[in-house]
Amino acid sequence: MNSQYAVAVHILSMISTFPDQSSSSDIADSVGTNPVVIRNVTGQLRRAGLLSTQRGVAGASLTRPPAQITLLDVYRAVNGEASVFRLHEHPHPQCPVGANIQATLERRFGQAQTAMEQELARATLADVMSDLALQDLAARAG
Amino acid sequence: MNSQYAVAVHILSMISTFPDQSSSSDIADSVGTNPVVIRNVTGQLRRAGLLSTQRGVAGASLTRPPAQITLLDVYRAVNGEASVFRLHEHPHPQCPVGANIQATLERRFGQAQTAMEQELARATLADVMSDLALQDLAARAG
DNA sequence: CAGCGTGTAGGTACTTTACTTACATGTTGG
DNA sequence: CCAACATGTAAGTAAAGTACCTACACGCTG
Repeated sequence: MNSQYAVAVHILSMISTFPDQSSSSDIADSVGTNPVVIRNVTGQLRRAGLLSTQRGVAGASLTRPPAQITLLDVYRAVNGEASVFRLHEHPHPQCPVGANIQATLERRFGQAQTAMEQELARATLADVMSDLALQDLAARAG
Repeated sequence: MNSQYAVAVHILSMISTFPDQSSSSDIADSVGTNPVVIRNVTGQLRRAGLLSTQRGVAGASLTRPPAQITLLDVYRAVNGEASVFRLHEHPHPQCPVGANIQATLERRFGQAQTAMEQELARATLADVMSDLALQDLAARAG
């Protein structure tokens, strides 16, 4: 998997934290990359219906409260339905193992993927915001 | 993730199904790749203690019954402790979001990864063998 | 209308993945 | 004892994926 997912969560956190200071350039400074990278990921989040932007106007805004955006929503926005597991491509169709291994792996891997996604669905952007605040507090205290 | 994991399960299934006909070349025919690929993955499975081989001698044998080899064991053999999620690398340390996002993501992503691994731990190589047999039966009947 | 911002196409460097050849090392049967 | 064969591993190549950046069309705003 690429790091777009992590960037996407970062972007949404920035928009939540600094609603009036979240141009692609502002966010890029916080993420540590180029504004174009931000605009590309923002585009995926927009197409997934998680935020809205306006061409020519700086910033973006969430389409619903952070508590109603799960980490699975964000995951789907950047990864779609793709699996984290990959199958091998040319198993031998005349071999009892080769002929059936892909269907078997697809099912077993799918169950593992589903378990992962259910866990992602349990956490929202609001939870992440809370994590960030608590960690920031701890960092300043320590 | 690369397809080594799928290949690894395929290899172990072959050794279970054809204990006396599982040279790297035999297995490569079923997997649909080069014998060297098989020997490399077999090496990882051997270093993880899942099977044993002998230099110069064709074949391999499992070190314990299929019912005692979980899909998580196989996963660890080829992927180690690596996460399926990737973080971005240069968040801004002076930004309250950038300074804490990695620790937060590491924890949340870790929980999702753990859920996935627990699901993998619930299935064994014996279960996969059973899947293969049932599917083969269905395929021949249909 | 000048300056700035977004959306997106495109190019480049780097890394990963898959595949293959080559060969050192070890075993086995005649 | 040695020819044939198997494993273990290094090394090279091609293709795909990833990250990063430049360029520019299009839209807003003072």
